Amino acid sequence: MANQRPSDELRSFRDRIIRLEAEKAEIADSIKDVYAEAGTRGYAVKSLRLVVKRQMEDPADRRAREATEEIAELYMATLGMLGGTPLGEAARARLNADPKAEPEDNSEQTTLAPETIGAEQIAEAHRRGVDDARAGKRILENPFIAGDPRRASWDEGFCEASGSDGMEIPDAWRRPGKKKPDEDGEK
Amino acid sequence: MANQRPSDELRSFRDRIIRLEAEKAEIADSIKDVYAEAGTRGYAVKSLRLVVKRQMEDPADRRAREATEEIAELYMATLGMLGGTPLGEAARARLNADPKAEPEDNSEQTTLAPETIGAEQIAEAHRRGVDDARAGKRILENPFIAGDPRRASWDEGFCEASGSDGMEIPDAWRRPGKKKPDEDGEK
Amino acid sequence: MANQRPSDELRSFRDRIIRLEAEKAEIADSIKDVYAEAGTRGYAVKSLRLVVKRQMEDPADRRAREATEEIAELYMATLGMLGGTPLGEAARARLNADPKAEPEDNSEQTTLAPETIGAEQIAEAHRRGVDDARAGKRILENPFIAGDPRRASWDEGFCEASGSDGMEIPDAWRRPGKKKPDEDGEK
Amino acid sequence: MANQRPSDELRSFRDRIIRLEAEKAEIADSIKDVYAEAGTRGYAVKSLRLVVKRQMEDPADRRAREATEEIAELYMATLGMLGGTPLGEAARARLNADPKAEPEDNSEQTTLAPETIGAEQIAEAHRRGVDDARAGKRILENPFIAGDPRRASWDEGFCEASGSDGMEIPDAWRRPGKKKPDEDGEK
DNA sequence: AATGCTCCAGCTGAGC
DNA sequence: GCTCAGCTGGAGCATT
Repeated sequence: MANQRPSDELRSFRDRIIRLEAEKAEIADSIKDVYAEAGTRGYAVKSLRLVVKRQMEDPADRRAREATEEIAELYMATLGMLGGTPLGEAARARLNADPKAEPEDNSEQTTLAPETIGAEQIAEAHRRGVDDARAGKRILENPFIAGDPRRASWDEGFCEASGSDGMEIPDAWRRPGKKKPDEDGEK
Repeated sequence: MANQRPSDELRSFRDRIIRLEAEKAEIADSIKDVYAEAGTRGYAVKSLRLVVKRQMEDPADRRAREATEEIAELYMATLGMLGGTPLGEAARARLNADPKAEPEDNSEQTTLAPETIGAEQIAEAHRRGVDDARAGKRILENPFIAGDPRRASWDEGFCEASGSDGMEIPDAWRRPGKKKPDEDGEK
Repeated sequence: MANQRPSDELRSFRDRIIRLEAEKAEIADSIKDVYAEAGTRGYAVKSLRLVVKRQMEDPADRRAREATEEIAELYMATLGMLGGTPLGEAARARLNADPKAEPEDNSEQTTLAPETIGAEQIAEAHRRGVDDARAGKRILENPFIAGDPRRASWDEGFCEASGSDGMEIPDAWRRPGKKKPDEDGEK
Repeated sequence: MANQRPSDELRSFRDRIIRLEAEKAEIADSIKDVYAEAGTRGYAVKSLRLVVKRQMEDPADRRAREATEEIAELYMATLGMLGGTPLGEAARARLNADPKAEPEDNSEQTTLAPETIGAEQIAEAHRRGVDDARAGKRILENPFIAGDPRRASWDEGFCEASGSDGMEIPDAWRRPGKKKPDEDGEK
């Protein structure tokens, strides 16, 4: 490994790399085989890929990704793009983080027989979200339970109103601070 | 455009492409500028990118993506990877789609003062999810409301039990059928 | 490996893949290390990457790549983009393949003292290339030797004339036929 | 453009970007169409892509790419990977740049009837390249003309010998110095 | 500011 | 013929 003639050293570099590349390609093939086998057994391969990706991401990456997605949810809520999916709990927490935290009280959640919920009820929930936001309520006080289609609509109304209040961007909308790169651990 | 000498035709192809590439690069620059401006104004650029991507995807793509994500959620629930996030409503609906649909009844949802929920309560919710699944209950009957940390734990228990029941892969786990290619309309 | 509960099978797939991905990442790191070491020793890393790529490509890929590059050379010659680099031998051979092959005779190659070659000589070589092409000479009969700047210029002239002759695309310009997929050898 | 409500500003950013993305996609389609048309007319699309890429690269990129390729050629020559393609003129010049430049003299180039060149002649040329390098000749003094298969073999021999001479990496093998960033001038 | 890595999207080639 | 997965190239992002 020490001093040697350049041509030999160069050849050595080339051959070491090619050897390693061959090993890498073999493993990549194995991975492909496993996915193919899972597909044959009836599993949803794309979903499995997603599961693998989630399991492999380290905590810092996970937090960063989640923050990005939560903020995107807030943006989409504000723009009326929720499409029936209410805000996730994490996004709620983010939006709620701004003011001084108060104990939450969802006690007065409204329930309605599912069959009576139509477009009008959805629109009404939206208006109520706007009003509640203006009245100083908090996002956690959404009166509609999970599974109720009005829940997302109220969220949209609430977020629209929140984004229209002042001239300033809400803190919850801002780019999250940088994560520490830190941890290293080579063998 | 008609018959011409090959060398002229070739030059024409080259120059048309280069012209178009220049226009494309200019627009790509503009896009980058807009993102940069949004960043300067305090918006979370990555989240904004996500919003744009969602808004641009056509309905078929959206459905395919959502199906992939829902199934991945089921997989993760089964494997205990939920990490505190309960199943989304769409994933619940998917898992529930298998058996004959029955009217849901969440009436007996349990509420507990937040401060009394510790690790033991979480574990208990998990066990209860397992039991409820074995007892033939349905995923929609999760007794814990949105925002309750036990909700995700019950989901995990339920899904674990569901995936352990038989020798066969649940239908909800299978690769979703092909989407219609449909709409086309170029000049 | 045989029948097992779906949740266990799913977990097994996930874990096998993650294991393999970890091995792959380790090897990828090793490769990166080798390149870094070569860089430290003074080698040109990008060039080394190119060498590795060439060494790893299988014969069919190599032939396909070379064909693509040769045709691109002919196109560039025709469009006056050679930039001082004369056609490679392989590109010459391709262009020459069309007519009935005749024994070549480069005997009358012209040599000129380097210092007397200026812009005018280059332009003259170009004109001579055009004339020679029209006179039915062949690309192999380029009168200027390797290293002579007029060699590329004559090539350009020749190719321009060749591409202007008729209404039809020369055979040498056409997409090469498909390669056989052939050889396979899995474990 | 000035102060406005955050929700409107956000919507504006989103919509501006989507508008621009749509334009970009349209142009990308046009480009694809042009390539497809060229393919239909009989041109080699991949080669055409290469021509476009070359035409679009700015001078600094071009120089960097050529330097990388030239050094890779030297490496490949040293490792016996030339595969019948002799060194290009630029690579020769690079290898020759080290010592004090002397006027070149190719006067004694050897010509041999093509039919008499077999494996033995090739091997002999290789040996001769080794000897010539050791004798202090220069790469420009390759006695075989372009088109002669022995030319590449002599180059390989010469480079092998050059890389085996000492303990030090030849200057021509080293990473080229940084390019000037230079030219900028966007509106 | 420049470089290198990582990710993603778009293109290419195979397969039903 | 169309879809689909693999892959290459480019773009963003973090780093020095």
